Amino acid sequence: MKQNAMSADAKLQRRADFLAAARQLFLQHQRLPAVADIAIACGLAKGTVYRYFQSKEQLFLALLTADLQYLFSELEQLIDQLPQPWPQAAAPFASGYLKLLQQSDSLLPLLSLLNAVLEQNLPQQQLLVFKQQLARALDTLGVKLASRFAGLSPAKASQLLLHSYALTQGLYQSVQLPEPVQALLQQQPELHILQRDFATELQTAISNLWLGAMPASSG
Amino acid sequence: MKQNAMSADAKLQRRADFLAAARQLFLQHQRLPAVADIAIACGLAKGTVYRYFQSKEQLFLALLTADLQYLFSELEQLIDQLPQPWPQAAAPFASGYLKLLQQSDSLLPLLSLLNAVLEQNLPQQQLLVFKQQLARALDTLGVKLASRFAGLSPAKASQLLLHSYALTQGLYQSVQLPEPVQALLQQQPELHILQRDFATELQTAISNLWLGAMPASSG
Amino acid sequence: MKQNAMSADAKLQRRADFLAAARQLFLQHQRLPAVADIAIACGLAKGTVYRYFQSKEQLFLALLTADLQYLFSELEQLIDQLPQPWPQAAAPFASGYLKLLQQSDSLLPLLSLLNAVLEQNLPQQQLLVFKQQLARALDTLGVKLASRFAGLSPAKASQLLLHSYALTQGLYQSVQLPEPVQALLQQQPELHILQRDFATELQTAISNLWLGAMPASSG
Amino acid sequence: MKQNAMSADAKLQRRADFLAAARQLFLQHQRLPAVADIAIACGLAKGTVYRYFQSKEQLFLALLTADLQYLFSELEQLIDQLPQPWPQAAAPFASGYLKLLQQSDSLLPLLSLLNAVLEQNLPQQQLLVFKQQLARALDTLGVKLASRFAGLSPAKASQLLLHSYALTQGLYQSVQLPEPVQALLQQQPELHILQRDFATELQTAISNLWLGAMPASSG
DNA sequence: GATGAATGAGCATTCATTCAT
DNA sequence: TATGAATGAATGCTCATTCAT
Repeated sequence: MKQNAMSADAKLQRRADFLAAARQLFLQHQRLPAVADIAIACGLAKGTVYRYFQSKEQLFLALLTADLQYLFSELEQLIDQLPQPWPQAAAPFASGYLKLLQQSDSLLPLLSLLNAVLEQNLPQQQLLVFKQQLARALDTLGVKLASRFAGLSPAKASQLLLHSYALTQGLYQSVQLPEPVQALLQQQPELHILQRDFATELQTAISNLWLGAMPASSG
Repeated sequence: MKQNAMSADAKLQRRADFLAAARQLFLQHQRLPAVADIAIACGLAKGTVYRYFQSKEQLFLALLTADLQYLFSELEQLIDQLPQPWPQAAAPFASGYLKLLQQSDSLLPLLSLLNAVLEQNLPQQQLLVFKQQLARALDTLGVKLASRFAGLSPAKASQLLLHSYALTQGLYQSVQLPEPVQALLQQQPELHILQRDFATELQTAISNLWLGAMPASSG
Repeated sequence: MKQNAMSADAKLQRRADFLAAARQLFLQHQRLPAVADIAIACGLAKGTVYRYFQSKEQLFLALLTADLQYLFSELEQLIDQLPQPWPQAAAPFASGYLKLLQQSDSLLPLLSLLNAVLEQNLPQQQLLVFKQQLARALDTLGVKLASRFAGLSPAKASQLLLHSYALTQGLYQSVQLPEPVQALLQQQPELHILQRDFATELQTAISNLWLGAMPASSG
Repeated sequence: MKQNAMSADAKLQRRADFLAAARQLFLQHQRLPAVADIAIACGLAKGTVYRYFQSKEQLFLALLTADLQYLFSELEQLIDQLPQPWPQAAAPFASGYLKLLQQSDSLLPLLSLLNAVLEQNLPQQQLLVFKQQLARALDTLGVKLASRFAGLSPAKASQLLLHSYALTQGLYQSVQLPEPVQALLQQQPELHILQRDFATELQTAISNLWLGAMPASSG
């Protein structure tokens, strides 16, 4: 099917279609799908994907970026609604943050692949842009967070957010097990030691991190 | 070179040689080296590697395990020497922990590959064993840590150690940039925002996490 | 060389090219050639072979299938021309059949590999399809054969054809010697005992089988 | 375990042990077992196998030879007991022959591998010896057979036996399906066309072959 | 006689990407 | 714009066999 001049909207729509198909396939197969399969899922041909994305990794980086942008925009609102003073804010942030994370089922799995897989195959330039966006978003959020809590400098605040982000990523990778392994666990009670729940752990860890970041008397 | 029955020691030595070569090549090329290259680096043939390791991934899991075992054994001593009360312990732990991490240059890079690469190609059973060892080590350390600080239960302590471990992993992946990208950064001052130093961040983050894990008045 | 949409004909032609190259290399080297060599022989790249065949074994199964299909289609005509009554048919069938067999130099060698090599590496489903095609072809021929000879039921006829097919296969494997071994034989007269000629033996054996399958008075 | 001078008997026993283990493993796994596994099954080391057999193929050729020798020795007796005249002999031979074949479960599977696998890896000389033994055995049996039936020359008789042997081999390969495929068949009634029974077919085919080999009035 | 450490040839297969049409 | 035919790099692993001890 050949077409002439698509509208900008139509292009964006197609791009979005590819992203949606890619996400779905990624979640289904628990691994990066083949480009051909993404195209097929959209009823288009392999080559067409490359008219919208420079590479497969780029496509998934775009997916991750979208997930993160949504997360950060929601975080703005969450931060606006945090109770004060500071010690009262930690637990609500932790649980609100967890809820936001859970709104995308691809965010954390993709993040796990970022270093090991995506970074290996991405041009430096694009990686840099991604990292920069991330850093800026954290800075922006940091400013907002600092503005709500006296005694918290913007620098400290964005640092805290960076640490929270890192903790999230690391905890997911440490605690989350491949599905088939999880199934195994349920049949082997002696392995209860491995039964850590990401949601529980994350809330506790984030809470503690926040509490520790500023003396109880501040804020 | 054909040889007759090797002593157990000689076998362990050969195994260690392969591991050392594998580590070196991994660090050099920033990716998992080919099995043939590991063998060549030891002056042996490809097939010989498979007399000591069931698969390439298994070899690297062994490398990671060794790194972690060393880390955990050293952590025991670090914990034994932590000053009291609790709030005084956080910063020393953070800096001591960082020093231990820095004793292996392969630990953190390998850990980054664990989820994305190694887990994908490892039999479930072996992955499970690894995870179990890790969980047990954290539990053991937790018991020791709890025994030094009144008010800290063993369960809380090992949870804190798990979170510290996760934070380490996540921070490394968030902050560490590929070497060539780091070089780029130095020439572009406007990207200072990306200039986070893993060592600095880790100490701050771990300190905060620990401080937040137990009220200042406890311990 | 990149090309755009090929016509169905062009695709079939390319597929046929691969098959022809595969056959030639197989006969030359008396063993299954490497896929790369098949591709090279066609001036194309390895990966291209996999656009036309799911696997190497599948390719050779296709080759064998083609040989058999040709054989069976020719057999239809041979059967149509068999003299009557039955006892007069055996020898003409045997010699006609032999001539048909000799029209493909790859049929019998490939058949020798079917059980030992191809079946081991073929998905059950595909093996089943092949066996089914074979059984159907024998049944169809059986019906035709029975229709020409009163006293021969279709079931008996297709059974006889199956036995003839089996005899062919077994005789080829029993009598045919690897070329270098044949050369040896010619220099060692004392080994005359091994000098059986496939063509001669097959005709005799098939004739006898057919004669024995129906009493002389019938047909 | 190192030993000095074994008795000739002990050597033969060990050789027989290897053969027995090889047969068992071959039947278990439906493929040629690894030499190491054969050795382990005998409680010995890999290298030891090579003190008794020049190669793996040689070992299995020995196994096949033993099976065939037993078969041929029993066939002598069967032939001695065949009823006369000739037409009365065919069916009893067929059924007696089938029973003999069924006394070894490795004979026919090994025979299937002979051309495709064993011959490829056997020195010409050894292959020649095997073939010669086979031919001699058939000749010897032919003489015996001819002596019982007037009108049957020794040459004709051994030819008939060769054809019977070939028919056996070919029929086994044509009709026998891999076990998992057989299981499939039982669930798919529409594939009844593939449900040929080797025993039944063989008796019919051999009978017919014999009947056709000599006019009813002879013998 | 027995061992077992070392060897190393050999190869199918995937799939991201290109580019002529 | 879309296509889809062609590409080809990249590599883990097995296992029969040897031979120094």
